[in-house]
Amino acid sequence: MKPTLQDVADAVGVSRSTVSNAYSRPDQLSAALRAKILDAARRLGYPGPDPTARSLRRGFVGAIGVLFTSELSYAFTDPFAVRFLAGVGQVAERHGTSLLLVPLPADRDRARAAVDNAAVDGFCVYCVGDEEHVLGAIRDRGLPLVTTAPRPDAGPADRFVGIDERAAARSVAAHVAGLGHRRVALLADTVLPAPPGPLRLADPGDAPHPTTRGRLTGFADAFAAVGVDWPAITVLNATGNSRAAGAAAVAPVLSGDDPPTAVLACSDVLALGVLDAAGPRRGLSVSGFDDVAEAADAGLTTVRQPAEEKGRLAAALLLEPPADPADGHLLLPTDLVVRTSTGPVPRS
Amino acid sequence: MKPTLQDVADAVGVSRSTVSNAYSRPDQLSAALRAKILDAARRLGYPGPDPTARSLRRGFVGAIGVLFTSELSYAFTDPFAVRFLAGVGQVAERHGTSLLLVPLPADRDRARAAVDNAAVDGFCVYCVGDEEHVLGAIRDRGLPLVTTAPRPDAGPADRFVGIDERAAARSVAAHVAGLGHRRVALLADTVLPAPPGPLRLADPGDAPHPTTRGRLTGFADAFAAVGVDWPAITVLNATGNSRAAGAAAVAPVLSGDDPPTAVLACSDVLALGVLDAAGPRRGLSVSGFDDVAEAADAGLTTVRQPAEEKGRLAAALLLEPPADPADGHLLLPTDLVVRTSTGPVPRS
DNA sequence: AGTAGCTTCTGAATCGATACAGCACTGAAT
DNA sequence: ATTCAGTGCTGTATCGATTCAGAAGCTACT
Repeated sequence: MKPTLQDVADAVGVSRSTVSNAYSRPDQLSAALRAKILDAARRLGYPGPDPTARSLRRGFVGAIGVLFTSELSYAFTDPFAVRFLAGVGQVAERHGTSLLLVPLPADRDRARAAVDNAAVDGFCVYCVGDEEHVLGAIRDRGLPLVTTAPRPDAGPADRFVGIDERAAARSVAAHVAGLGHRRVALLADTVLPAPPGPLRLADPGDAPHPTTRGRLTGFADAFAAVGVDWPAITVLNATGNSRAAGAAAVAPVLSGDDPPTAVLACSDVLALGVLDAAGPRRGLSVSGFDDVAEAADAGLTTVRQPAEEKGRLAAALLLEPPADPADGHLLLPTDLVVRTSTGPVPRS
Repeated sequence: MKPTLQDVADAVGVSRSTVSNAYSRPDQLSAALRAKILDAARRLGYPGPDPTARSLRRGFVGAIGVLFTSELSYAFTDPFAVRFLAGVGQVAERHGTSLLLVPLPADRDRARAAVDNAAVDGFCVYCVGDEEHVLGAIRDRGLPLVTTAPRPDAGPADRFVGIDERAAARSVAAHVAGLGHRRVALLADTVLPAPPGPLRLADPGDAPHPTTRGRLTGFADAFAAVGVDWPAITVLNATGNSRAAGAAAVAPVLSGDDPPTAVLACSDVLALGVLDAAGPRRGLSVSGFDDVAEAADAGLTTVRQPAEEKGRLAAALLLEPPADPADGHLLLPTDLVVRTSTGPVPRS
């Protein structure tokens, strides 16, 4: 077996506490003794205090959990998520804190178990939808929590960093409406659990996922302002946040008669999928959301939100909690980025 | 304070062990009693067994460490690393294992401390260079270890999954040499700790980082075969693995007289940087390494290696250790992918 | 009735460290 | 000579669970 603190203590002939101090509180013992202890430890092959035992005793772990409420590989598939994670990592690095990426099983009970078993001091949840049960599990554990969206069920201790989804969405939609588009489709990932393609949604406020709800509502606002009411707008459901899913969702309406002249997507990745599906057909205006790297290359009109900064702030909110809880809610600025994927309505 | 197992036990009037069993070994007690216990736990707000305490007692954690031997954000900046990580995540997900991303400080002592403090059952090290001290720290802890390259100092328990770097490099270089290029430059990240630009390296085998060494040697092999000896080859040093670093490293020789007709980079990201720097100037052949997504768009000739598969296998090697240690060394296939970035030598 | 065989539950030991009060000793101030 | 403050180290309690041998209770069979 690996030697423990006790073994080192015995070898040197001091108490366990003294060996512990040699590692964690060098000022508590003479340099000579400390050297002697460290030396004996090396000789015995003692690898230093066991992290688990230390955490138990100390009451904290030195790691924060990062949750993506969909399969873990989503985190690495979506460029926006990757940059968010990079931001979180930067701040964690500064604090000597590790990041625990917890894969969440789809099954709710198992997802809860995964959260319950995570040895962390707090959670940073990258919200992509319906994660109440996960947030509940975190709150039950009494751990601090940062989400990337304001939540209807936010607890008093919850902190968040996000954008004004509705206003941001309104800004692109107003741009598209301003170009004259009146026959439009909105595209989002899992508006409802339904197959890809058009979907009937009585009201944008009925979308269950807060982010999607906010964006759809913002889109609706802008079109309502130019006289296009909700029922006249097509809602497209994508089954996943990927180019392929975006393409699949939009395909049926593109090939139908009376296709929309503009598609507003709730993410760049979906929007790129629309461009893929539309192919060389010009005249279709497409907008995205987030402004990921690929958007610029594709000339995609979109709404920029600061990805890394969002991650940095989320981590900071967790690791350097604001004295005043009121400062725990951060709203980030967004910018409308107009590129070539949107243009005037083509004359029939 | 949060209630503990004991509190729940007291509330129900059973022993601590029984409550523990209710959570971890449902078959050890009657369904009725279990329900009663879980119910009381809910009422008291007991969040379930403490992960840290559980790990301590059980002797394992349920998480594996993933190390990138450079700043953590590197992991999210390099597309190849991201895909590798995604692969690791897939397998971890299957095993209900979490991923601990440990930021490694540049300072060696602090890096060692970071490794020592990580509560994990094993490490998966994404090698990008000079990480002996980190590997040493892991071995001292007696934890299983998977690297992405065979290491000169590999311990008996070390496992790895990688490619034949030298042969792979030889394949692109042979392609470039076959096109007639004789005045060539090789580009790698941190060949030596030196400023960006040309570098004197007596022999490709002198490069300290195993991966770089393997690739440079392979490049050299192919050119030696057509009569171009090592001293005639320019080695370019990049200070980082990024487009910008690649561009900066190549700039001086492009603007010099007698520029190379081909640049062979040790990563796609660097190669893309070379294309950036070369701008519209045609005639310069450029090759990369890895075949990341952007390579295809840029028409970059490169060597493909299976990124996600590498990650999956690395995780599998850690989580499902092969019975025979000899099976712990995996060599993956590579493919030469010829695109438009390489072509014949332009006539003066 | 006695005992064998189950199932269900208990108690004590254990995992490997940290925190804290307190003890012994030293040197300086009174 | 006596008190006082300051070092440097020790001993014990504690963190919150899991494990395992074995007790208790119950059925069933001879």
